[in-house]
This record gives sequence, C-alpha cells and structure tokens, in this order.
Amino acid sequence: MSKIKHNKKQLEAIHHLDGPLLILAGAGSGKTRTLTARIANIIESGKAKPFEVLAITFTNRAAREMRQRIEETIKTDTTDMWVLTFHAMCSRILRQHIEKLERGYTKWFSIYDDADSLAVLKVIASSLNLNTNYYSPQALRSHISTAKNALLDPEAFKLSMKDDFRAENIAQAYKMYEDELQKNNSLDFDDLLIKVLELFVSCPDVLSKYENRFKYIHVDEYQDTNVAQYEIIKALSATRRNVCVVGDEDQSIYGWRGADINNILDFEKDFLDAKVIKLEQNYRSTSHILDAANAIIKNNTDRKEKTMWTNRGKGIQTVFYKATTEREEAEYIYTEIKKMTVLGDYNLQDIAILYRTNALSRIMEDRFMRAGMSYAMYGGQKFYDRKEIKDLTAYLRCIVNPADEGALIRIINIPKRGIGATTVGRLRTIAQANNLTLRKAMHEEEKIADVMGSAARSKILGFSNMMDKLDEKRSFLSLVDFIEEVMNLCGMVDFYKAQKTEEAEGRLSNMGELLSAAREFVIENEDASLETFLENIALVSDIDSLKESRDHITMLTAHSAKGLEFPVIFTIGMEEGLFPHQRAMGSEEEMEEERRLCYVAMTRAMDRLYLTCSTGRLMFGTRRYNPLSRFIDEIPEELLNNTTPKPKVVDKSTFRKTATFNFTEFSQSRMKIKKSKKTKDKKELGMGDKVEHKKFGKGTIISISSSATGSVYTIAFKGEGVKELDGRYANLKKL
DNA sequence: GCGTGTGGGGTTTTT
DNA sequence: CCCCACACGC
Repeated sequence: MSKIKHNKKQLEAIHHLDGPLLILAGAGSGKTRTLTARIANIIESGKAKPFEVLAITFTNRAAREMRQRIEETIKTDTTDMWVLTFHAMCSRILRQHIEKLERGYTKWFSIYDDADSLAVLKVIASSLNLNTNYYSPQALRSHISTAKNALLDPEAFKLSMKDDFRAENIAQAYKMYEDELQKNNSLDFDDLLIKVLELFVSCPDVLSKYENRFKYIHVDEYQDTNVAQYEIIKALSATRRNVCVVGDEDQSIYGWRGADINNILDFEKDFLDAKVIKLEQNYRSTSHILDAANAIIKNNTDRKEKTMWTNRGKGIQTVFYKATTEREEAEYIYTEIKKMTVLGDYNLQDIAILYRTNALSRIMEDRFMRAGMSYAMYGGQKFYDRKEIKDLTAYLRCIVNPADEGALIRIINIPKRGIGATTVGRLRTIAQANNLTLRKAMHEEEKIADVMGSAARSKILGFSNMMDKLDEKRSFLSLVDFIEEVMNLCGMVDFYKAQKTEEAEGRLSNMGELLSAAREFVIENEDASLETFLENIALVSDIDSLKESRDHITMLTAHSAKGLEFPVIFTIGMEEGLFPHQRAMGSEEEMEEERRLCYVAMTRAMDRLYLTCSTGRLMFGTRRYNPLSRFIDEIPEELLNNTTPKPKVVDKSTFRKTATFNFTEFSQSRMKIKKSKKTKDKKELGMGDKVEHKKFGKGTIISISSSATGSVYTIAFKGEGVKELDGRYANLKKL
C-alpha cells in the first residue's frame, strides 16, 4: 500500500513542505490521499515528529479516517499527533488554559449546544420584554452567532448593524447572553473558537507554546472555515508559515454558519508567496456524471476557474425521473434499487439517498420500511438530542460543572418532583440576593423557610440531598456505574418504567444505549472520565458514526454527504423551493451556495446518478406544486436520460401544463369559479412568472399552493425576501 | 403545580 | 401535518 501512485500535481503537493501552500482540490481528486501522503512525508523525511504536526478536519469522522490512514502509511503510533476538528482542538486548548483568562472560567466548563443557548435566550428575551415577532430566540441566536463568527463584541456588533432598528436590543441581549454563559462557566460552539483567540492575545506564552510545537499545520475543507478559524490558523502559523490548506470553493456549503468563502478565494492575497496547486483530475466519477455536475457549477460567478476531468470513461447518463406525487417518487427509487440489487450490480451499501432537508427522508423511510429493505439514516434527530438523553447529560453537567445553572434548571423538575416555576423563581431570588449558586442556595434552609411553604421546602431538600449523594458517589464509582447510578437515583428510570407506554420504553432503551456508549468510550479512550465523556457528547455528531461495511442503504442530507462517495446516488426532491431551497430565492449569493450544494450532491456519485422530483408534494398538510429545479435545466439534454413515462421533454412549458392539470384535478368545479373570478381582474399567473406588488416591488412566483379558499402564491421579492400572498387579495401585476 | 385542550406557527443545512 | 406554547381548570 505504501507504493500508491500519485499524479504529478499530487506529488508536487506531497513534496512542497515549507511555506504556505494552497491545494485547490476538486471533488474526488484524491485530496485526503494527498494530505495523508504529505504528512507521512513530513514524518518520514524527519522534518518533524508526529506530535509537531497539526491536521484540522471538519468532522470527527474525517479526523479518525485521516489518522488511520497516516498510521497505516508510516506505521508509527500517532496518538500524540493532533488530528482533530477545530472545535475539538479549541476545547482541548481551553481545558488546559482557560483559567488564565481570569474571567471566572474553570476547566470544567460546559459546552452549550443550540438548545441550551436557546433556553438562555428565551429567558433573556422575556426579561427584556422583547416582541417575539422581531426578536425570536432563534433570530437572536443566529445574530449572536453571526456576530461571534465575525469576531464582533456586542458594542461592535451594534455599530455594524446600525441601520437596523433592532440593533440596540439585539446587542443588549447578546451582552446579557454572554454574561449568563460566563456566569454558568459555559461556552457555546462559537465561544470555543473565540476564547482561544482571546487566550492567544492575552497570554502570548500560551500561543507561543503551540506555535513552537506545531511545525506543520494542515487544514482540510478550508472553504468552510469562518473568520475565527482563519484567525486561529494565522496565529498558529505566524512564525514558521508552514501552513497547508486544502479545499474547493465549489464545495463551500456552510456560508449560513459563518463560513467565509473568501478565506479560500483570497488565500493568495494573505499569503503572497503561497504556492498554489490545483488537483483537477477526478478519480471518482464517470465523465457523464462529472460533466453534468460541471455544467451546473459553471453557472456560479464566485469561483476560481477550474476544470475537473476524469479518465474513468463515459459511463451511463444521469437519470432523471419526474413523479407526480412524492409516493410515486419513492416507489420509483425503490424499484430502481430493487432492480440493481436483484441483478447483483450493486449491494445496498453502495447506494445513498441524498436530500436537501431532513423532512424529505420520511417518505423514503416509509417505503423502505414497508419493503423490509434495510437503511440507515444520519442527521435529523440526533441521539444526543433526544429529550431523555439531554436530561441525563444535564444531570452529568450539573455534577461536573456546579456553575451550570442552565443544566440545573433543566433537570430540577425531571422527572416531575413538584418543583415548579414559582419555587425555582423564589430559589433564584435567594441565590441572587446572597450571591450563591442555586445548588448552594438550596442549603440555606432558613432563608428558604421565609419564602416557601413546607411542601416546597421538603421537595427542594429532597432534590438537594439527592444531588449531594451523587456528588459523593462520583468519587468512587466508575464512569459507567456512575451514569447508571444517576439514572436510577434521579428517578428517571422509575418514571419511565411506570408509564408502560411504547414511547417510555423507547426512552428507557435510549438510556441504556447511553450506557453502552459510555462503556465503549471507556474502552476506546485512555483518558476516559466523566468530563471527557461529556465533551465527546457535545462535539460528536451522528455522521461521525457512519458505518461503511453494513448492508444497508444510506440516507443523509446533501450537507452531511460532503466528503463521502457512493457508487449509486439518488438525489431526491429536485424542485424549486426545495432544492434550491426557498430561503435562498431572495439572494444571488445564497443561490450560488445552493448550486454548490447540488454540485456536492452530484459529485458523490461514482457510477450512477439519479435526480428525481415530483410535480406535487404534500407539505404542511397541503398539496404543493413546485416547479422543476432550475439545476435540472442547467444540465445539457444530451447528458440526461429522462425516464419519466409520459411527457418526454423536460422544459418549463411542459411543466407548467402539468402543474395546471394537477391543479384542476384537485377540485374541478371550484377551480372553474375561481378562474372566472381571477381572470376578471388579472391575467392568469403561473410559476416562474414575474410579478409586481405595490408594497414589495418586483418578484418571481416560485410556487403556488391551493387550498379550499383559493391559491396562495409564494413569491420571491427582490430585497424583500420570500412572501406568501393570497391571490384573492394581493394586488399582483403580471410583468 | 400539573394535565388537558386549543390555537398558531413552522421545517435548511451542523461543529 | 405535527409540535410547541399558552391558557385554563382542577
């Protein structure tokens, strides 16, 4: 295996070790192989010891794979080589040094996930009396995250959005949120990055420790880094400048999360002497697939010129199929899979179903389940996001980090033990007045007696004693035994056992699964402890556990498919509003990101690619008629094999006819009345039509949905975003 | 403090 | 269509 052949460009990258290096690695160009070989080369040539190499990846799975491959190549132990994600790296640095920030953080800090952050923001929003129409907790969360990713503090953020009337309030919520997290000795995902930067600034010795250590730095999936991550890389590589970044701007799909595509587009501006190597040979896909993907991506303007090619041969055309209902779409896919597996062309594990949104997986799931065809789904409801698991980990967090009141409040009444909002409120008042944590305040029996009745008092006492007992047990129980003890002592096991419902049973078995996860964690990690286990839970996603060898179909979102490949790919729901997603309709930039996402999805395929859609689809309980995805139109006809039975040609005009037909079918008599009404004042409106609205200006109709009362148009307005308007009232002028 | 019913609102993607 | 938040009644 060590004598793997590399092409000329790859060899160049493998041997160019010193100075900044940008590898523009297109889809399927052997990026990981090259990176692995380069790291092996660094070690084997004696330029650095394993512990002096840093490799940052995007997912834990990628990190694990890379480490494995490096180990196979150099046949040396790599335990002390840092091959991890940005977040894991930052967490590791902070566990060691965060106390130097002198802001009250301890190394037992909790990591808040989205739900934890939202809970905090809900309280803040209501304490500020913010109108939730303008300030939903989600919106606040997203603004704060944007601010943090751009390295703006509340003050700077306020200035940056001074045109927005909400600036003042959002900045204030941001500030309060920061204070609350700090008080709770907690960091959210964005904080992990930011606090490391703060640490580097305030403690130059910490920075130089890592700067000296890491002689060679690698960043995979560089197109998905945000400003904070970029700054971390810059800081770590400032002296030696041995930084090698690998990425593909055409696969930048995390802009919504703060990833800045300019990091890759402008790398050469920041590192003037950067060597740039383009890997343009694709080893994965046949040319029919690659050409179709190229045809789509070339419609983007925000990219570097790059032409991917392959010598895998033409292969077969990309298959297109248009169903009339989502069930029929699922049926078609099922039949195709059945065909190819019965013929023995492919096994189930060779096949993946990709979709834009998790909601689309459901129909496929139904179909596979009915057929008894095994499948595995990734994404969606994550294991650690399940209520009972979050509750249990909240218990564990309370125990590790007594300052974590978010966690404490979450579980103080779980299972129900009669400690309601009023009691918690009173307890909080006591805590605040005496500058105590909630846990400590529970011991202030006299003060509690002043404001509460004996019933509430004894309930608090009971809870407090239980937590104290757990604290004690932690010191002598193993990780697994301790977690089991928490489950039993806190009462969750009894609570669910008593219910005797299927749902409760599921929750119990999930709790059992958590125990198994802990057991496995102990086996795999030398430094396993309650703290490291919790950290692992916070930073791991379920795509990380994707298994390869099992015989099942894989179902995942296009996002989580990044970095994977399958012989057969089905990309479903190729419809305007779904893929590209509605939310992207308003802006050209977001549309380009959708296109990149589509490119990512298509380039996962090695031999066979299917693109499917349905003219009608049940959404929100009503039937919707979405036009065909523009991405399908961007593929030249000769590259597409349209297997849709009736209408042979795929173009917009055919589509419109079909859509109207279904429309009428829905309720013919009513439709006639409506039509006559409508034609009275307006010309008929179809999908894709440009319209003008008095208030919102010019826009494009992206979908039409029918209800008993008439049709509702979903229209993307320039600069105004996407609106839903009732055809009966909205004064729409056809342009 | 808690259970029930209703009404309204909501589905992008994830470390 | 489903899941939540909220209000009400016990």
